[in-house]
Parts: sequence; C-alpha cells; structure tokens
Amino acid sequence: MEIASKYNPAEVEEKWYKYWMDNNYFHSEPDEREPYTVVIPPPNVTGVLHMGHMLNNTIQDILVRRARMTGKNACWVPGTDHASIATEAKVVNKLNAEGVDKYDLSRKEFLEHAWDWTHKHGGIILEQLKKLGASCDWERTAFTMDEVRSESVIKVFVDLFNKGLVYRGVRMVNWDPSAKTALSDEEVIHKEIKSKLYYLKYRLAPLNPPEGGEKNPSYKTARKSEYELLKKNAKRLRRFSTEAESALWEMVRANNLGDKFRRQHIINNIIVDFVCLSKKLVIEVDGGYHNNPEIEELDKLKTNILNELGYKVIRFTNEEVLTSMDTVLQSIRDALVSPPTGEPEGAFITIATTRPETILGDTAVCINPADERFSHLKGKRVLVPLINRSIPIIEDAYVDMEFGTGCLKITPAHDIHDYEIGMKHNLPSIDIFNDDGTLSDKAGMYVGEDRFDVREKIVKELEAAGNLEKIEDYTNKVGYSERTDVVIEPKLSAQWFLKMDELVKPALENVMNDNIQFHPAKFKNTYKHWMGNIKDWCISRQLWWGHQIPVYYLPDGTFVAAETAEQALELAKEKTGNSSLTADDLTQDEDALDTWFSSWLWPISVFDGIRDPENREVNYYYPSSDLVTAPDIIFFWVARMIIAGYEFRNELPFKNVYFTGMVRDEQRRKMSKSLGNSPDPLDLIEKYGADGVRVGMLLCSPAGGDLLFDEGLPQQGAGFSTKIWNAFRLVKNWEVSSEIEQPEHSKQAIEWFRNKLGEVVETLDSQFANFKISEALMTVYTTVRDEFSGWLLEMVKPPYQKPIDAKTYADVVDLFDQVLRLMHPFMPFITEEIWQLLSEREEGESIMISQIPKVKKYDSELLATFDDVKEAVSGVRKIRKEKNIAFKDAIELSVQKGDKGFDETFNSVIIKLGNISKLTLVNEEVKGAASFRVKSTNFYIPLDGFIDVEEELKKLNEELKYTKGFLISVQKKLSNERFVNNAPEAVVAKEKAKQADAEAKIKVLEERIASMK
RNA sequence: GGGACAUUAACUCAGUUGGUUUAGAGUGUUACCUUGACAGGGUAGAAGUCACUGGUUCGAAUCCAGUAUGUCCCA
Repeated sequence: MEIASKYNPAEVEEKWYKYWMDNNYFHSEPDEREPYTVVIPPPNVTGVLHMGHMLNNTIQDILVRRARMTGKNACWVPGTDHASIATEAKVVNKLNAEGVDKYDLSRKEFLEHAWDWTHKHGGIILEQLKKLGASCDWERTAFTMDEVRSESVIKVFVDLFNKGLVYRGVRMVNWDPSAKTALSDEEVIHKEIKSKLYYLKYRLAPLNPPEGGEKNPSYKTARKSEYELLKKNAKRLRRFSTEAESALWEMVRANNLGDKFRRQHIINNIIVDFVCLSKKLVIEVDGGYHNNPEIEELDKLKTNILNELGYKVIRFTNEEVLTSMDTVLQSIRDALVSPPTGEPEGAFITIATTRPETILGDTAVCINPADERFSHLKGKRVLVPLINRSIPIIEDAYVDMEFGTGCLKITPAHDIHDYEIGMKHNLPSIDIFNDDGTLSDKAGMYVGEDRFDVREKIVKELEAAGNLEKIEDYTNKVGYSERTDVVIEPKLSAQWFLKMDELVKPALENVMNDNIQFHPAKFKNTYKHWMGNIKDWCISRQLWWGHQIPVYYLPDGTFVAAETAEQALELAKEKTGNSSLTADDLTQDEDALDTWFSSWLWPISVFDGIRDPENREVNYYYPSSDLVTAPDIIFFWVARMIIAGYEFRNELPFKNVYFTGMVRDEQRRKMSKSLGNSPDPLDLIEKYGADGVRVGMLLCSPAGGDLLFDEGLPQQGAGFSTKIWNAFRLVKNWEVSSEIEQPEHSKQAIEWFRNKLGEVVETLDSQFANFKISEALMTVYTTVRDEFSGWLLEMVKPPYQKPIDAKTYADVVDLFDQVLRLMHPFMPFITEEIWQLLSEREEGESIMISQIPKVKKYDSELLATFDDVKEAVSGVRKIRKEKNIAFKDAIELSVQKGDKGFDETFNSVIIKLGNISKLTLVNEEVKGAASFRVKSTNFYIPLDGFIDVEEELKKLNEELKYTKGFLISVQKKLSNERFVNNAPEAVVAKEKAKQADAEAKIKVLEERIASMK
C-alpha cells in the first residue's frame, strides 16, 4: 500500500468523524457497565466557538475517550444555553437595526423574533465541536429552553415556592440600564477605572426650616410665627427707606447689574437691606443710627449668621452711597463676579463624591459621630447645591473619617450602603433615574438626559455656582454588567429572590469534605468564602427571552404559583373561595427567570430527572463523573449545580470538578472579541489539524493555571503529528522476511520497551487519577518521541535496504498499536488513521472502542539497567562528535568493569546504536584511548594512539572535581552526628550508598589520571 | 478595605508527608551532524543565590513568621 509522505489532517479528520458517527460509537444507552457521565457546560446557543471552548472541550473529550477505552459506558451530553440577557440583547439590536422597537411589540411577537434568531444562529457551535473531534452523544443534545428543560425549570420554581424558599421583595438590586433588567450580584463585574473625585461644597442651611415644604426654602426661612411679624416690618422698612437706600435700590433693581436683587428681604430671622439670592450677596447700608457700639455688635452678629448661611456681606455707609455711587457699584459688581470666595469657614461643608449627578437624590449628609472636626455641625442642615433642598446632617459610624473629607453624602436610592444608612435613619429615598439610565422628573433638573452627560453638565454648573471646590484624579471600582458592559446602577425594585441560607449547607459541606473534589483544590477556598457569605439569589429578570415566572396575580394583588395557568386558576379559586374566577382574572408575572436558574439543573434535567425523578436514565447516569469548566463560573454555575443536586436529588451532581485556566494571549491579556487577539479556532484546525490544536492547547495548560496561547503551540502539536506519521511510514515500509532470525539487540529492545510501556501506563493512570492532564500528555509525548521513535525504532531498524525479521516486525506493530491507544484520547484522528492502516482491520472496528493498555507488572531494575545503556550510547556518541568520527565508521569499545559491575544484558544494543565493530571486556585500563564512565564502569574507545592527552586530562579533572564536590556534600551530612543519630535509617543508608558510589568513581578517575601522566 | 493563591532557567511550568547526585521538564537559545522515516529532524551543551529577611530542624525550594511584588475573588 502506498502511504502518503505527508500527513493530511483535513481529509483524515473528516473521514473518521463520519465513520465514528455512522457506527454510532458516541451513543450511550444504560447497560450493566459502569457509567461515566460528563455534561457539557452549555455554551450560548447563538455563540461561536472560542479558544476557551476549545480548551475546555478538548479536556472533556480526552476524559471521555479514555473512560470509554477503559471499559466504561461513557456518555457525554452536549447542549446549549438560551443565554437570556445576551440573546435578548442581540435580538433587540437586530430589531433596532430594522427600525423596530422592542416595546412596540407584544411579548409573543418578540419571542417569535427571538426563536427565529435562535433557529438561524443556533447550534453552529455544536457543529464546530465536531470539527474538534468531540465524541458527544449527539442524540442527547439538549437546550435549556426545550420542552423538557423548560418544564423542569417551572416545576422547580413552583416546588421552591411551595417550600417557602422563593419570595418577592423590594430590594436594592443591580440594574442594567441597557438591558433594563435586574442582575444577580454574580453578573456584575467590578472594574478598576480611572475616575475623578469631586469635592462639593454644601452650604449650611438656615436652622429650623419652615414646616410645609415650601418650594424654595431659601426664600422664606424664618419660623412661621415670627415670619408674619418680620414681613410687616420689612414692608414698613421698604416704605420708609433712607435716601441712600433708595438711591442704591434705583441702581441695582430690575437686573440693572445683571443679577436680580431684592430689598428688605427676610433671611432666617434677619431683614437685610439688599440681597442677590442667586449670588448669595447681601448689601447693607448703614443708616445714621448705626454709629453705636451696641448696634455695631448686633451688625457683627448679623454678618456672622449670614456668613454661616453662605452669604457674603458687604457694607457701605450712607455717605459712600450718596457721594461715590460709582465706587460702590464697582464693589458690588466685583462681589457679584466671585461672590463665594470670601466665604468664611464653617459656612459650608465639603463632601467628596465620584458621582456628582447623584446629589439631586441626596437626602442627608453623614458624618462620623466621633469626628471632632464636625462636632459643631451636629443637628444642623445643609442645602443640596443647585436645587437648594434642605437636608439633615446625620451621624453614623459607617463613615470613614480618613476617606475624602470625612463627610459623606447619602443618596439612598442609588447606592447600597446609602440605602442601608437611609433605612437606619429613616431617610426618604429619591430615585432620580429612569430604567434606561436617564434622569427622571424626580431629579428636578436635566430630566430625560443620560446620567453620564449629566455628570459633565452638572460639574460645570456646580462650578459656576461656586459649589465645586476641587477635582482630584481617583481610581475606583465600578460595577459593569457582565453581558452588556454598561455601568450598573443600584436600584430599588421589586424582584423574586431565592432564600439561600439553608440550601447551601449540604453543598458547602460536601465540597469541604471532598465528597466532591475540586482540581486544583485551591478553589475550595474560593468556594467556601462565597458560600459562607452568600446572599439571597435574585432570580427575576425584566426580560422576555427565558422562562416566564409561573406566578399569577389575582385581582386583589395576591398571587399563586403553579406549573400551568389552569392549575393557577384552581389554586386561585381555592385561595379566594371565589369559584367564579376565570383565566382572564389572572395575570402572569411579566418577568423571566435568570438563565442560571435553568442551567443549575443541567446535570439532572438532561436526563429528565426533574419531571421524572425515577426514570432509568437518570438513575443510571446521575450523578455525573467529572465536570470540566472555567473558574469564572464557579459561583454562577458550579456552586448552584451542587446546591440543586442536593436539593432535588439529595445527591452530588458530579464527583470531580476540573477547573481549566483562562486562555490568554502572550501578553497575558484575556482573549476577547473586542481586543481582536483571539485566533479563530476553526482557522487553527484547518491549519494544524484538530489533533495538532488539541495537543497545542494542552501542552501548557496546568489545571487552574492560565494558558498563554501563541501559534507556536498548535505548530508544535502539528509537528508531533508529523513525527508519529513518519514513525508509521518507517515501520510500514519495512520489507518483512520470515527467513531471518531475530537479532539479539531487537529482542532486547522489545523486551525493554514492553517494560517501559508498563511504567508509562502506570504513570498515566496516576496522572489521570489526579487530573494532571497536561502532564499525562507530556508523558505520552516523550514516550512517543524519545522512547518509541528515538530508542526502540532506532534499535530494531534493519540495515539500509535490508528486510526486517518477522518476529521483530510483529512485536513492533503490537507495541505501536499499544502506543497508539495510549495516545488516542489526546489525538483521536491520527491515531485512528494509523491504527486502521497498521494491521488488517475488520469493518466496524475502531481504536476509539478498543481497550487502553492496562497496568501490568514491569521490571523496574531492567529499566534502570537500560538507563545506564542509554548513558553508554550517549557516551559513545559524544566521543564520536568530539573526535569527529562519522557514524558510518565502526569503532571498537572496551569495557572495564568497576566494583559494581556493568550489566551486559544490552551489550548488543550498545553495539548496534554505537556502531561498534568489537566490544571487549577488559580488566586493565586501555592506554591511548578516549574514555567515559557510567557509574564506576570505564568505557574506552581506542583511537589508534591518537589522542589529545591534555584535552582528556582536562575533562577527567573536571569530572573528578565535580564528583569530589559531591562526595564532600554527602560526607558533610554523614559526619554530622546528629544526622546519623536522628535521620531515619533508610535515609542514612541511602547517603552511605551515595558515598560509596562517589568514592568508587573517584578511585577510577584518579587511576585513569595517574596512568595518563 | 477584607480574603485566597502565587513568586523556581530567557518563557511556560513540575517538584507528592522536609531527605531521589550539587533542583527537573517543554519551549527557546548555542554548537555540531545530515544520501539511511522525520530540517516541522538528530546529537550535545549553556543557562537557576528556588523573591527577600528571619525562625524551626540533623537537614528547608518544601514547614512557620514577616517584607516585597503579582494574580484572582469579595466588599
């Protein structure tokens, strides 16, 4: 048969995948064998394969294929997730592009569009997995919104509702203003961003604000009882104003100076002569009666009070006004330009915020009761800048005295901590945002404008009004929506919650006691921490694409939960005692359930174990064996599946969880669409073959560690394919002769490799048992490349253009077959291709359903002996290289045994691989020869008396120096009495053996050096 | 701010209850080889104060404490 000189992955992979499918090898049915079950982490139904999927599914396929080859009934269930928020966002965008607004459609119409979209783009990712070689049981493909899964979700909701674990509550939730839905805490990504810290000045409000909530408190600020009196007084003063006052009034009235002034205006309980409210400027004109110490004192007091209220006060005498009006007006103009600057301390307090737009929702300012800097402010009030709402200064130990200015503004509607403080202090809550993140009419300003536009605008306005003290650069963490990547707005809303505190108990316990094992185990800590601090799960989403919450509201506002509308009606009748209720009287809750509320049932629901808990399949396949997933969904998914497992089946959902790393680029950046740093997995498969990519992905992906991907990896994988292919070509192209005897070296080589394989099988078993998949691949890789190709094939290779004996050939084919089986889980395609070509196969046979070699006894002493042989061959090669002796020129080799002796079992191998013309055993050292040592055995290669003595001596001395150094380190240990007395006997014995070996070698070296001199 | 994990060769990582030669692998690198399956090859070599400072111990990459740096999680 003609064998292609170059391996062609594309052709081979397509051929064998079809063959496996045609023979239904991936399909599993319950039988008497031990089951091995894996459920796929369901990818987004409309998604496409990315590098993370590649890694994840390669690992799953390796585990599944290996389990299948060890005689287990392997079942890998594939499927997809409806990805509520992501898919809905895509559909909304698509509709928008067509000029259709979601809210112009009915729920039913929208869902039709969503299903169209799902059918059009759905399942592509599963087809891509086939290219990778995934051996999923495609007949079992499930979808989180198909009939079985949907009914399971609804059943579970009703069940939890009836158990009293689901409740409806008004809570502060994470609001996604783009998707216009609530999110769970887990769907919020905190990102560190560079932002600004704005220092805002809040002016102290006059004390005792009037009752009744007048629109602008700064107008009428006196107590109501006093106010009427003051008002009369002011009126009187206006009527009897002095000449100077009248003159000045003529100049400032009617916006003559650009700002509106009032005269004889009441502020707090003071009547001032003139005031510009917008610039907070008070002008006092001293009448004749002011030249009086008592009055002067009173004026000072008045000024202080006004200053505290944030007013600037300037005074003129009657003379000044009457004689130099120009100067007076200029002073007033100057004061108007920068009125707040002269403000005395204590007239305001400064708070620091990153979100200046939220001041419109402020309902208090908070200080720490222990903060002496602000003790004079206790019980006072301040005015919210721009809108001049009077709010109280409250005290709470929550405030960090070190942070910012030590004063905190409280916006209960828009910050979770503020919300809690608000509850505690009974503060009103003003929600200034609409659902889409624009400002609501409650904000009073910027209504309908976007929150981020408003931030820019309000800062300018605050600055103009003199409320902005400074802006500092600041780095803080901001929550973003995992799906839509917009900034999350904390928002108070009515949502459905699942009580978690009881549910988590078995889930936590069974991970901590290793009934469920995490690989690597460090994720137990993360898990424990989360479980210990768990909050109730917000399971409602204001979305349509998903499972609609099966809660039905009655006309009186109460509700029932039921699997169907009919059952709901029955329940409602029962509940109300009103048998005349009809279906039209009930309204189903508009919200959908969180996507994870369906995926947490996945290991059960794929076998229909929720609807039909005792069916044969779920009883056979559940619990599943291993789960392979990325660590970023440990809370979203893994933890909740464990919770669901114990709650709904009273059993763990899987025995092992293998956490893969994140796939990153060479610069450690996460691979993402937006960065464009992610290669298309399908391009890679086309270029390097699925086997090459699988090997490349795994070569450097320790469990839990990140994988730094670059194209060198699949290239190396493809190189490995070539290597095996060429090994196969070599073997297959040998001419076999039954005439010739099996040479001794071939016999020895095969004996050695049989034992070697025993060791390899054992190593692989333990590596798989510990989920060291990468290491297992490395074991296979070096076995094939070094042991099989580099040593075995070199040893049995017949001379050029000579045939090979039939015995050796048959043995090599058998060993090759075993190696291929060990490789198959990693590289399914090329191993199948070679396996099919290696021997005659019947129709319907396949390596994928063959048995993997089992652990057998092997002779580890023989392996150790062979390691010495390898060293001896290396020694010959090294000397050949140094002395520039071509391999085709045969050389002689003499062996002088040392104290320990040298095992001669493999001498024929040394002869063959060293191209030795004659191997002699000697008792004396050989003069004029190049030498090397393995342990205490001397090897000599006579060089017709031509040898560089200097060079040889130099090398011998180096070797001697190293060995002596080593001996000293061993002796140091042994001469330490405390070591000899305290260390275990075996350790001491080992050290003594080391010492003996080293001493023997030194003796040999010294003799050799002496004889050369 | 709280916590977890990490730090070993140029890079990515192993290193099991402390004792496996004077710490290993893969990649890379250097030199050489090449009409013999394989230049996507072969052979050989170089490369590390095991982050730092102390401590425990007969003995520390390994255990403990602290420091530094980094990554992740939570708030």
